[in-house]
Amino acid sequence: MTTSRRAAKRSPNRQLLREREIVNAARLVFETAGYDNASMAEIAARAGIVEGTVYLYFDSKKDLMHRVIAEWYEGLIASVSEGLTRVVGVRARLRFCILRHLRVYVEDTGLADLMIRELRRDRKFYETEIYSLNKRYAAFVTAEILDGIKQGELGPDIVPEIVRDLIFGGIEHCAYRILSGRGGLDIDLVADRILGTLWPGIAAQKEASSVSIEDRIARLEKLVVANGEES
Amino acid sequence: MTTSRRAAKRSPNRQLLREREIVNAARLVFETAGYDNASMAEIAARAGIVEGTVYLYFDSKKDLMHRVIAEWYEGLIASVSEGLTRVVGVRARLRFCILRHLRVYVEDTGLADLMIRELRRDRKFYETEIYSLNKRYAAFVTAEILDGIKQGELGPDIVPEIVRDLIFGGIEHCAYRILSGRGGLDIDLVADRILGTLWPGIAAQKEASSVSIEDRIARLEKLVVANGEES
DNA sequence: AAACAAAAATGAGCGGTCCTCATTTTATCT
DNA sequence: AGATAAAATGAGGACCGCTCATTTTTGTTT
Repeated sequence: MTTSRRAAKRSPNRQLLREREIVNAARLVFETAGYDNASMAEIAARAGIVEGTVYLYFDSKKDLMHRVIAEWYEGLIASVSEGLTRVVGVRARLRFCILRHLRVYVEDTGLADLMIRELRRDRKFYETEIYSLNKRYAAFVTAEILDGIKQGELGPDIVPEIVRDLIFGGIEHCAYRILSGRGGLDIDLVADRILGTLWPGIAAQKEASSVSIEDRIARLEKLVVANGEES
Repeated sequence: MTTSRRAAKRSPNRQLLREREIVNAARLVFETAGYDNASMAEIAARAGIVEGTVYLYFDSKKDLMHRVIAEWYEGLIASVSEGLTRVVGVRARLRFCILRHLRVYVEDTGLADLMIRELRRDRKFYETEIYSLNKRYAAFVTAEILDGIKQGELGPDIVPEIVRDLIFGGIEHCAYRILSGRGGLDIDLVADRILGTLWPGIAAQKEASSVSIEDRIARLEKLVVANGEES
């Protein structure tokens, strides 16, 4: 064995820089063109490299999109987490989550679009990193509901998962207007309406229950009639 | 001008038959493979023709999918319309709509998937025939809500569009479990939970206000006492 | 500085898609 | 049968994501 020359290792952050350039370019292209219309050629060009090079850093176009979304999602989760520290009360915190989520569609339309329309259609979405992030994000709402139940502020019988699905599904449907580019949304108004519709159904009843009140009335009225009304 | 020979016109329903064959083949392939994995070559093969021939009857792959979905959607609308004739009462009719829609995801998983994941991502979805059908379909719910408000069974302040978005969005989110192939759904249970969560928030208060109930009780109790309880 | 090897970048081209269009086949009328 | 319009064909164009043999760049050793 001859003493072979040492490997010519480059500074490691040079690779990271390239990666960054590619991800940035990809985010830009995906955001403006959507997935299908975004071509690897254009992403490469914007990163100042040639198409084949991209594949030294990412396995596939889909892989690249996952990376773009994952980075964005992590920022979003951090933002919500931070924001929630400054809100107290179940109702207010739920409203914060709703409004914050609506804001996503207004401010990050392109990426939200990518998330809904492209990422989630993957049959194996539930095995991806994005799904984990998605669960962490949705957990902000379910945790709030569970807490509300424990505090007695929400009814004991409500099912957190259903409320969560109603909230996120409802928001998403409202947001289709934005995603399709037809006009905007008064997100404060929409947040109020969504919570205004849901809250009375999930908040704990202050009074015993309307049934028992009805019973009390029925009993009393029967008695009164029996005794000869207004004696 | 020589008397030119008449055009050799074929029986018109021959074209319709071909069209039918193509649509049927397309539905089958789209349903099982999804949009991206469905190839025009396979659709043509299943219709017993060659790829180019399909383009004599349909403009594009997307056009063909639109046709498949449109036919299915029309059947669905007819089914809901017919079913509603046999249900009375706002709550029961809303529950019917919810349950029927949940059934779509169980029974027509492939097409529902196509609708959500492929059709709606078209930027020009809102100019398509499918969108009109979508509106007609969703109108079953909004009409019910409007009717409920008019009948006094639902609160006067609720916003029908928000309730509609919560319902359809919520159902859709619940149904992702089915679409992704992970287990099924107890749709009766889910329907009950969705309505159970929403209804208390949108139903009109039976009594004018709890104060008046208290008043009624107070008056009655006073009377009863005055008359000597349990005489 | 020169030799050298590993790492990084290249770009031609492969296999696949939807779709077009000049050509051929089929069906109908005189 | 012969003519002609309608219907069907299938080779190939344009474009895509992706691969890989080749070339260029970079850092280390002598």
